[in-house]
Amino acid sequence: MPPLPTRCAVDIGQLRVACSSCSLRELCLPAGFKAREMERIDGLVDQRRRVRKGEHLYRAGDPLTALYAIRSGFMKSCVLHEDGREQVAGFHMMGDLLGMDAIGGGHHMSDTMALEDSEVCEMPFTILERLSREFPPLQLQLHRVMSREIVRDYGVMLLLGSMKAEERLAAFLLNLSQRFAVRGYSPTEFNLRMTRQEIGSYLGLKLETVSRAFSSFHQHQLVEVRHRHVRILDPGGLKAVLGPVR
Amino acid sequence: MPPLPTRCAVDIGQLRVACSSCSLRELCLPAGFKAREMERIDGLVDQRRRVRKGEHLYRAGDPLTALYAIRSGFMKSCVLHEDGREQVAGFHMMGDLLGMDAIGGGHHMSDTMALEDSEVCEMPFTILERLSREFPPLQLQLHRVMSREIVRDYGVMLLLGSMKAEERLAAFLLNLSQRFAVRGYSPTEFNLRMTRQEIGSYLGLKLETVSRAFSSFHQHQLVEVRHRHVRILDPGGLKAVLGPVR
DNA sequence: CGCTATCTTGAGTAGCGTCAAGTCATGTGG
DNA sequence: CCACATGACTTGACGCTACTCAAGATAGCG
Repeated sequence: MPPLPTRCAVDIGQLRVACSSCSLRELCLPAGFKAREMERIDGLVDQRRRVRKGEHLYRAGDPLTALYAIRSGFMKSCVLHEDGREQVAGFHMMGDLLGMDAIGGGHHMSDTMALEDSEVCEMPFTILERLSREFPPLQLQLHRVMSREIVRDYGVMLLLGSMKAEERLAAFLLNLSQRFAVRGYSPTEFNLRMTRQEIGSYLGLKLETVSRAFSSFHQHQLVEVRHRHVRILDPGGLKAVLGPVR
Repeated sequence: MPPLPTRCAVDIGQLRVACSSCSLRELCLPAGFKAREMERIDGLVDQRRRVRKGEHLYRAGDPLTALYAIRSGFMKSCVLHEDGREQVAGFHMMGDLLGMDAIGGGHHMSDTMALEDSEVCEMPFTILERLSREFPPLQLQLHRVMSREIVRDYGVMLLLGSMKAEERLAAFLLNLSQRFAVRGYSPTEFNLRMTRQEIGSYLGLKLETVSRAFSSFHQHQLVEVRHRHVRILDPGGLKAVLGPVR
């Protein structure tokens, strides 16, 4: 996805980028920091890293070195079963924090791959730990982000465990829509960065079922879909698919 | 479940209990603490709290006050959909840490209920935050526990998204078995604390399907099931249900 | 000892998966 | 710039898994 316009001029060529002047600051670090604290936090982002479409940010088994904040682009995380079965565990866009699955055992437990050319801020975990001890607001923020990831996972479990195919896809579209809206993009019109196969994997469905659900929404005038371009025509109707009004 | 024998004598009548002399220490606080540090950590557990079977430890919407470590007993967590749909998000036993879903928004996002009379250690979150700043090993431990919860959730997503009914039940039984083993109980013979309905809710299945899967395992001599008593006869066979040998 | 919640089992069905054929985009090389 | 190849997507027909509905058995609790 195209980067949001930056508020302050940022030297794009430089690897080190100041968090204090980052347009994503409010997504990454919404807690209240004083100016002096912000200066220290600027030192947290070691470097930026480009990940081209199809490349991995990290793979399951890689040792934990850093957490990553997405600056631009779009990614997916996959968990793998021993027998080769793979499932998409999440889709990530700018402002999302990645890599927290590795803190527990020191190694990543999932693969994360760019679905389009992306850029991430690399935050060495040891520095993050130290800074979060020195700045309680940063500590709180880290805890919040991890906690929200847990809550997000609960939502996915609910989706996978108790929804029918069309309900799952409606929930997925509404979630995407809401996340785009928060980031200043249109909540009703966007391009999907993932294949039907990947959507299906995330939703616990086969790609044909995803395709049929899209067609059904199209027929009922809820969305306009042409391949990866989606326009939500009737957000209320989509919500009604989720929870039939009662 | 019956509490493990305590290594050091503990005044059961007292509300305050020293972590340093707790038999669950290795589950709760496996990081290396010095004796002087342990003393401070003892002050972390504000009080113990009894939760009788059927009572809630907390409900969705309750403000975050503390995290909880299970000392004895057995619990379930449920997430609720707006429309009333409910799903079991996890089963918890002694040594498990609960309540991390509330850190993100300051309020619990799930219900947690005792499935048998239980006892938990209450750790006020503000104290936990402060101590974890002072003791890096405690900070690391908190991060680890949260990260493991995220990884656990990934496992559940994989289960719900890509396994058939019998595979799900086999994975469930093997997971229970392993957790009992870690705690010093028999990995092959135990009593289920939850109903078929609750197992089904956790696994994304109806209770009848769970019952049929149990019967099928029984027929194939994999387990012996009589209501809530389970004996695993052929652990290898159960694993084979999961991932047909290849 | 009887009531109620829980569990098992059966029969029929709906929803999703599987397999297959065909259309449509994207991108690559001539 | 076009032709072709490849991957992505749609749609149909059919089958199987798990759900629904129902009846009966069993255990736990007062």
